[in-house]
Amino acid sequence: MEVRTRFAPSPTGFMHLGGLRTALYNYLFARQNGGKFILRIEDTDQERYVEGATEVIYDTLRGCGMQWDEGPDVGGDYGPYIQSQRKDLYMPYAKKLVETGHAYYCFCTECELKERRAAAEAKGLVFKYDKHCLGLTKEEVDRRLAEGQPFVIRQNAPTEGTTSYTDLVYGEMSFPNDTLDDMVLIKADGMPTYNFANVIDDHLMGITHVMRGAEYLSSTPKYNLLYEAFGWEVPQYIHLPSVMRDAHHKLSKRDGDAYYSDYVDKGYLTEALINYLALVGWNPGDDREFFTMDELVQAFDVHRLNKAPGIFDVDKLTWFNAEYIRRMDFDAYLAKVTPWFDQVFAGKKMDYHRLAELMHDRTEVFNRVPDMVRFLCTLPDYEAELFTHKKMKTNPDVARTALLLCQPVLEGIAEEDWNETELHDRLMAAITDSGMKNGQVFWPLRIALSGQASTPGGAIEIAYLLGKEESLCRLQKGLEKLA
RNA sequence: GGCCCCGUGGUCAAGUGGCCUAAGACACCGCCCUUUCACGGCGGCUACUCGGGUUCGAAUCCCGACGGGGUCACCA
Repeated sequence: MEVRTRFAPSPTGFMHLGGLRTALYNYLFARQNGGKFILRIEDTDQERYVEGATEVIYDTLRGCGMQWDEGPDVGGDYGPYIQSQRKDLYMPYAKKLVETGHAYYCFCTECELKERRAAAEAKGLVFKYDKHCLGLTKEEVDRRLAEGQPFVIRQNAPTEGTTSYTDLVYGEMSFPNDTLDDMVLIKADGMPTYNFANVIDDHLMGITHVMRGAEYLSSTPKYNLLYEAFGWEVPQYIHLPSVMRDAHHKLSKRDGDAYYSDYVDKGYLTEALINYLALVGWNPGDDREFFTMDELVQAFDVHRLNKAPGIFDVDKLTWFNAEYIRRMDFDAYLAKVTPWFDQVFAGKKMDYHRLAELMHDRTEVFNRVPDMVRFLCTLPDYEAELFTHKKMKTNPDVARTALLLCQPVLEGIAEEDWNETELHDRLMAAITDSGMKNGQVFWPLRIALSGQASTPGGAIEIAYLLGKEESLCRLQKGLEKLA
């Protein structure tokens, strides 16, 4: 039988990282089994409609390299793939369930329910719908329906026995039926609830493997009861451990760490994000860490999925990102880093190409680039103590001597000869003649030129990037600090 | 609180009864390389939640405790 998986996000306008990982696993599983990956939009909550939200889903998935085989925009034999467009399809199924006694009309208002819930909680009890309306006679129900009273349709869950299923990662799951609530299947607005639409659609769309977050583990028995009531085959379940920010919190909107776009905006590469995300909750069983999408398709194995929640470690992601950046073609890197350079150098003269060469393997996340190169634009305020460096054997006196040594050398280089080779050769020659150590000259020079302890590139590269005039000016300022 | 799940270093994790005096990676620390930083190389730190069993033998199996997470909506 052909494997069919699905990703069924609700259009909120953002792609949650946990959701993205769910999509990824669904995609990988479908691909590696030569099956189909289906995209379905779950927008049964009309109050939550967000403009442009489906485009966010499309763009993210495509941007990450996960092309769906069937979905709203690409079509397929099981459409429509947007739940609100399937609206009329659910009611008949619900009515069928009412006929067979697996569901019933309920006229309790939200307000009444709220009161009963509050009363139960006041007594320290868990509120569970008490099947109040199950006792209504057929005539009573018909009368109220005829009167046009608002209603919902509820599942009639058994109160005795247990419901069990096998999850491919969590194994045997068993739940006492008396803990199952009679969930609403059709809402008062006529729309199905997520719970109901999900079951109907998964069946109608021929989904064979349902992969979703572990938060559905305990509502799954209620879905199974529905499948059984219809006489439908229950799909294979593959519940995924959740992705956490730390031991106590899930990734959340509040902290700006939950959405795909948060990371892209910061300058994380999609490939790095996907690669790392794949590894939270799953591992290939060997020491490999770097995977292309195709390699993931090959390596992915449901049986190597973990059960325990995983913490999303931004440090590790950052390391992956830095590695991916280092592996980029130089031209690709240059193109990618240019807008970040622009934030600092807009309208100013700067050799982006050379700067990019220096920054390429020092870039961990693109949004850190501006701060790293800003000193080239404006000399930071710095303390004269910076000139003293034990290992380089420098102190204020040495530094002053070094700068005094460099000054005429730099002055002696013609504007048109201002390049790194010339700078290097002349500086080295002067250092050799002076009998000083390289570090004793280069350290103070670099401090004077940059005003900071660490920089991308050394004194020569910085002098080149700064140009003759600016270099000499900064050198002079250094001498003043040392006076 | 009821129900369900989970529990190896700070984090991701390998491990499915003897190969475990417990791998690898990130982070951290030290050294080397070096005109700084980074890269790279080398080395180090840190873990089987606890208590009972079962067994010749347990990180691995069972029970309990503790800890953590999830779920209990006319949200998805």
